[in-house]
Amino acid sequence: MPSPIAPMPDAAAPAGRRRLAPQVRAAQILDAALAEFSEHGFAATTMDDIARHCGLSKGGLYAHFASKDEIFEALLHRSLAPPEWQDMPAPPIEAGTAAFARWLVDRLYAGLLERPAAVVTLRLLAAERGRVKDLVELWEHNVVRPNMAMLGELLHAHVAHHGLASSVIVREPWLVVSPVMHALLTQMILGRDPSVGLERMREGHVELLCELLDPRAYLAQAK
Amino acid sequence: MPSPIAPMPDAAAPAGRRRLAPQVRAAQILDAALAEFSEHGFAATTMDDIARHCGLSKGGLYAHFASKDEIFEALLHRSLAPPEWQDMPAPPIEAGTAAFARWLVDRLYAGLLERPAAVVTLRLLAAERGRVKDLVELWEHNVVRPNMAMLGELLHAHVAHHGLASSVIVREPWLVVSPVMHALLTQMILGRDPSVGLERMREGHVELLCELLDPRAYLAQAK
Amino acid sequence: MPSPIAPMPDAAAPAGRRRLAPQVRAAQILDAALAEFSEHGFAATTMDDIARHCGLSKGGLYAHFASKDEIFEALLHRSLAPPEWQDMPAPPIEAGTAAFARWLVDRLYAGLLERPAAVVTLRLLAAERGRVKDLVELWEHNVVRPNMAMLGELLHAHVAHHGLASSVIVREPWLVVSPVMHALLTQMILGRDPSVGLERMREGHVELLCELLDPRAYLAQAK
Amino acid sequence: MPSPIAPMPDAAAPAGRRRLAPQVRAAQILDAALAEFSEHGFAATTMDDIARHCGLSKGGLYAHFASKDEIFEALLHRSLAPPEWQDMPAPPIEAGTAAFARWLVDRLYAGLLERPAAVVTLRLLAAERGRVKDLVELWEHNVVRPNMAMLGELLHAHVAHHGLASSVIVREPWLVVSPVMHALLTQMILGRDPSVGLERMREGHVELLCELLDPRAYLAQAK
DNA sequence: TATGAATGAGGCTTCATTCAT
DNA sequence: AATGAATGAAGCCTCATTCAT
Repeated sequence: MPSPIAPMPDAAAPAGRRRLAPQVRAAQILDAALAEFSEHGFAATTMDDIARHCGLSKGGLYAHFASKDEIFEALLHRSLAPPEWQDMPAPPIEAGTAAFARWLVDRLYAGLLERPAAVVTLRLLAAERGRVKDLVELWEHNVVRPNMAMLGELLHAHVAHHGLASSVIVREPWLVVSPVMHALLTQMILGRDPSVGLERMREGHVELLCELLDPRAYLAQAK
Repeated sequence: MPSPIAPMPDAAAPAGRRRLAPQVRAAQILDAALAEFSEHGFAATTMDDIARHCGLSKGGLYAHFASKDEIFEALLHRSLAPPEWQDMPAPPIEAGTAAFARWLVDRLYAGLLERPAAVVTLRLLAAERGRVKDLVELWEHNVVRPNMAMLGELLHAHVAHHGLASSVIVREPWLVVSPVMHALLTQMILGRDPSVGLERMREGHVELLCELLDPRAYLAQAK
Repeated sequence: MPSPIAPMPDAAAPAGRRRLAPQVRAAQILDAALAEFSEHGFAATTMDDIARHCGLSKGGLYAHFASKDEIFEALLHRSLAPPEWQDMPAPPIEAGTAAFARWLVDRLYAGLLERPAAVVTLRLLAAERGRVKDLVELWEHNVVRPNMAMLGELLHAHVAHHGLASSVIVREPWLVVSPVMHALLTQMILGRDPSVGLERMREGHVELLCELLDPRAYLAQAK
Repeated sequence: MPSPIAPMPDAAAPAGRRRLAPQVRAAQILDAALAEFSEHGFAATTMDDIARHCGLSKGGLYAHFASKDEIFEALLHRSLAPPEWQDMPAPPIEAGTAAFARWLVDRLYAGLLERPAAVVTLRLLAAERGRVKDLVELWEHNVVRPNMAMLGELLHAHVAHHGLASSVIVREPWLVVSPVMHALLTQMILGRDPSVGLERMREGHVELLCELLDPRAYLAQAK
């Protein structure tokens, strides 16, 4: 009988061997599935691939998931969980436009481009859209739209607080995200960073926001 | 009992029947393959699906393509052929910034969002990237980059011709394309137009370019 | 309606059912393959034939062999293993020529003609030579030639021990084997014993050797 | 309308091109079929292989043979036609045993080993025995046995004419053929001459016959 | 829980044969 | 006579899933 104190899941076990705690095993399986699905796609990934990837036998998977489809759905449920937009640094509302723009871009990069699972999951969603239409709609409605609305509010607050002219990006905050989406799409298709270079894209992105949020400052400096 | 009148050979047979010219048949097969691949993905599409879709027997496909992979490659070769950036209306260099911006956005939408094959092909590229890495690299190098360079020149010409302040988008013309990429990615994943609506995205995109290319005019109007 | 008495687990199941030890199953498969290949040839034998022959499903074969070709090679490896020339009765070096000749012929018949697998394997080798050239060369070098050399030594020992005139068959021991090869070839092509009859061929073979090894005795007796 | 004088079939046409005389084409097809069948076996040879080998298209074959099986049967009918044992040099009945033995061996080699089609046909017979049992039986009865009987008569005549002791090979003339069968079998399986070398086998064969037909002379010489 | 032999459905590909040209 | 696109029936092999161990 195990101690009432949960035994530490021992996340750093040398290699997943026999009889791990079910949650640990399940997580390992999902990790393996994400890697394999994103490498070969859902249909071209075999249960053996996944099993081998996490040091299990084919049959062993069925002790944790009832089918390949179930693995896929569990995987997306985990990957599409709303990001922790909360535990990010507070928006520097007092700071200048440049700092605000950089903060915004940093948030977007941290949440979308610097998490490898993000590109991989997006590729999966694109490839297997037919298989998970409902889940995607749910995600769009519960995660994507609220985040976009929140972004709009942030922009509005900044503009109002600093008495700036209201740019189109305040009404259409998705425009703020577009450059990151562009980078994501490129990575999805090229499988590598865009030729321009992520760092340069990031700087361009910041500059873009500055020009849009405070064109007067930009014109003054450009003189 | 057949009519004594010999039945007319039925010159207008309902569908392409036996013994079409090879190029015609091959094109039909690629059309069918594009439709099926984009609906189910490469691995989940069967040769039977493709054959049925173009009114051929499964084995008949092999008179034109040696394998499913070969169909896939031929399909991408055809889909990734450089677009006819040439036969588009000439850029209205004399016109104002608004007309120029609209012209740009129209071009991008016509070339990328309003051709159904474009979204479908991009989704295929993302899903089956591993299968066609080389082809994708070639396309990026021979088609994507030159187009981006050309876009940069157009922007530079406009700014120079009208004596405008040089925005970041002149140096980083990919920023001009980002909103379209954003829409593309959304379509790839949602399988439908973004919630915002394509028309509104288009207008926002035009406004964005106007603000960036001629901030003075924007500020004057916003006053 | 099942008997209330639990049906005995039927320890003597009619045929090897589920989950045999891999080596046992593999041997069964090779047995089945030998029978089927020799009946129809390699190309005309289907995996279903083999599977049915050993009470397995088609797919089950692939748990033990990766392909039809691999079954074929494993089969030949097993069939071409060097025979146990060792555990045969010792050569009667003291006995007379007649006994020696009969002993030789018995050995050859036992090793080549009275093992059904031998004819079958030879026919396979002839039919599918292109598929297994290397294996055949190895076999010729490692099995056939050493045996022929050993045969030469036996003949030499007999002749020397009994002070007989040295026949050409001492220098060319393959001549001793020729009648058996003749019978083998006939069986390979006719699929049955030669018209002359194996028993008569055997006796003729013994007589031939006697005439050659001890012509003096033969002449004396023939007088 | 062709001249009543048969146009010379032009056996040395550069390459079988369109519209040859049917018999010429048919012969070409059989030649091609023999080569391909013997290289890959019946089942593994495709109609395309045969067609390509004789410069025809797949469909073209069907203008001359109704099916693959029909080609196979026509091929064997041609290959198993009785050899021209007649037009060989007359047996040197007056000559000595050595000359007679050499003559015999020469006949056997000329008829069986030095005709490449012979080995090839035998291999086909062994491989596809099930397909042509009846034909093989007919051949054995009408060609093989009569030849063996004739061989027996030749041996008897020689022995009687020279007053030699009657060896077992007079009663069992198939023993005379065995060394050649041995060589044939080796070639069928190795696809090349035996390691011993055909020339040496031939000389051994001659010596063997001399020892058997005239042991007295052999003993005298060996003294 | 875990293993891996076994199943059975289904996919890709081949190929003898047909037939419009 | 000849061509080659087309058909349709197999055949090899894969793989999700089951189950005895």
